Amino acid sequence: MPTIYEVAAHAGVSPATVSRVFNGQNVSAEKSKRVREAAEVLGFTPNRVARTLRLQNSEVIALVIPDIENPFFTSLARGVEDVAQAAGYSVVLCNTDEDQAKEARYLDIALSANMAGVILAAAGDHSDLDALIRRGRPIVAVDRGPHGYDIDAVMVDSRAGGRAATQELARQGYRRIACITGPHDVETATLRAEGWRAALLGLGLDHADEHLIYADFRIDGGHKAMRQLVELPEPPDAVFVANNLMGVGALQLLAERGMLPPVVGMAVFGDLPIFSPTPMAVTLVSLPARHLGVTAADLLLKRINGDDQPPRTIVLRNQIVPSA
Amino acid sequence: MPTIYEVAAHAGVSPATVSRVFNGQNVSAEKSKRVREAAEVLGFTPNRVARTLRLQNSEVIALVIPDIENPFFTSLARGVEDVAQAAGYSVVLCNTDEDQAKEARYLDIALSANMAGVILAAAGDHSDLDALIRRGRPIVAVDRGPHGYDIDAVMVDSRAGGRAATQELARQGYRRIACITGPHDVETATLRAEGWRAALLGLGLDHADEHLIYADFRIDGGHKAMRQLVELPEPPDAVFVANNLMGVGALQLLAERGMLPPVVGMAVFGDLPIFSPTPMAVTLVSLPARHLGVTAADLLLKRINGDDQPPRTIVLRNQIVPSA
DNA sequence: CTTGACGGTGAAATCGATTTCTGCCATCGT
DNA sequence: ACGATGGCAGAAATCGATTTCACCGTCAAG
Repeated sequence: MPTIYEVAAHAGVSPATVSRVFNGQNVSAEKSKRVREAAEVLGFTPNRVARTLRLQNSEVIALVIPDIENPFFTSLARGVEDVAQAAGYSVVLCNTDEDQAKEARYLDIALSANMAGVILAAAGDHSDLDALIRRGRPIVAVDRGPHGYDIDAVMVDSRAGGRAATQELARQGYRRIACITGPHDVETATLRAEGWRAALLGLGLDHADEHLIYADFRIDGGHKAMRQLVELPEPPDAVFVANNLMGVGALQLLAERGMLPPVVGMAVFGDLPIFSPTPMAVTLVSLPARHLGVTAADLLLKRINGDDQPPRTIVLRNQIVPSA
Repeated sequence: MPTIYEVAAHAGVSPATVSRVFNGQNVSAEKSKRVREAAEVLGFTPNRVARTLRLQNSEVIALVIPDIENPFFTSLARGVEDVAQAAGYSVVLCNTDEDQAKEARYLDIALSANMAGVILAAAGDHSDLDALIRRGRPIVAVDRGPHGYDIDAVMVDSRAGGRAATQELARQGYRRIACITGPHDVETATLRAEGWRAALLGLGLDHADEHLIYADFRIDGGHKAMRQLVELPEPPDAVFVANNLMGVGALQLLAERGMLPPVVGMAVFGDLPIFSPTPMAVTLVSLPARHLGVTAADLLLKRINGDDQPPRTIVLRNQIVPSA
């Protein structure tokens, strides 16, 4: 753990000169060479902590996501990472587990660790970004909206996707279409459910109150919700599921009951992390997860580099893939 | 971004006293109260960077994994995270993409950012841990061995798993059993292949050289390798696949060719991230991914807290799940 | 009554890098 | 030949927290 002072002493120059060598300032060729040699000999690596303290800024960006076990978010993370790496930034991944308290802790860390910026898929509807914003740290919301803050965002059109998926189920002939969505306080959950409701309305179809279930965006939640639905006195003949993991859960239950699609119709928002030997009769709203990450990272890096335009919201296309 | 100095001024005490209030030293009740109030009013959060610089130590641990899109590693990450969180530590997840250069960069960051410790699933067989070790930073190897360093490790028995899986295939009546494993320079890949070879030897079965394929531990690699195998003049009648993602790829290819298990026998090391309506005829070596993470984190935290015993290697059970 | 210990406090040093500020020297233009 | 300009380099300030050191007062032990 040699410091800049030891390198300086070894090279017979001042610490300032060592710093200049590594930061591309004007240094005579000869001293520069001596410094580089000394650094080589001692195995010098500049201390990032000291550097960050002085510069009030680091080359690290935080990616805050609600569920690291969801392939959607890991794909997204890959997108962020690839862009960040290429620009010389490191990514630290923070998993909030859909818990606003954990999220707040990580945001706090990002701030007090002087990270360069944050890409946030919010765990709920009242993230507190004031401190970060006051500090001038750029933030990009991804997948889920910024909820009351006027900041950059990269999303897919949840409402339109929900509507299209539901319409597709209707086109396939299903009439009693239920909906399993995520937590009340998660924007994408409510929007997708809204899209579903809007589609039903537009088609002149009705829905019973108990055909809309708020679950937790996890496999188990989808499983339980689907059980509730099939055990209703008047069960639905199809279901729109608002994310990939709950889709898996719902399919598991249907498999147990021998009611796999197309016996019960199903449309899922997101891509199923599923391998099935025969193509499944499930309609998908396919999401550009990786691209979402790439776009968010691009936006963030632009901001970090001083881009000063008014905040943008970028909406990426999602693509309906009807079941065979 | 109020500092400790501003809090001190606001409370009419010295910065030293403010620090002592927040670090549980002796401070009179009255000043303590004034400081807390001032901190509250100003919205003071101690600057982690400054703190870390001074303490030469932070409450962050690095988790370095080769593939964030592999559910095995995300489960492992969850295990690490849960333990770390509970102990007041934060986890930063670093994805090396099986690339030793990226890995080196992240290890360097962990060191120069004064992180408390590292949990490493190595990307290859020559990770350079010298600098971290010199600095006294604890490191725990997980899933893959430490390769030449005498440090703590948490693993499953790859060789035994490979042997058991292969034996199970033989028990099911397959005779020409091939093997798809990972990169040459990844320990788990070579050990699993060794287990496979040992099983064949023990059974008096032989294998052609072209029945052992080194792929890349990814879906696509498994797909290509399986294609190579089925297109051989004398294709195998079963295959042992050394990780979960390649298992998916191999299954995809077999599905395309209408040769799904049990037409071709298959055993996979790891749990398949797969949902299949009817139970698949695939033998699994089930891995305690999350538990691996929990154990590694426990070990690391013990070291961080000064545990000074000689390094341990913990081998967790893996469980053979024969196909139906 | 003296000595010592101890609780409470502030001034100042410290962690390791960057960056002003300053001064030196050489080169250039007139 | 002389002031101006600019490259080069070191001393010292700075980022914001923690901690040593020194000092004061109080209280208990001798």
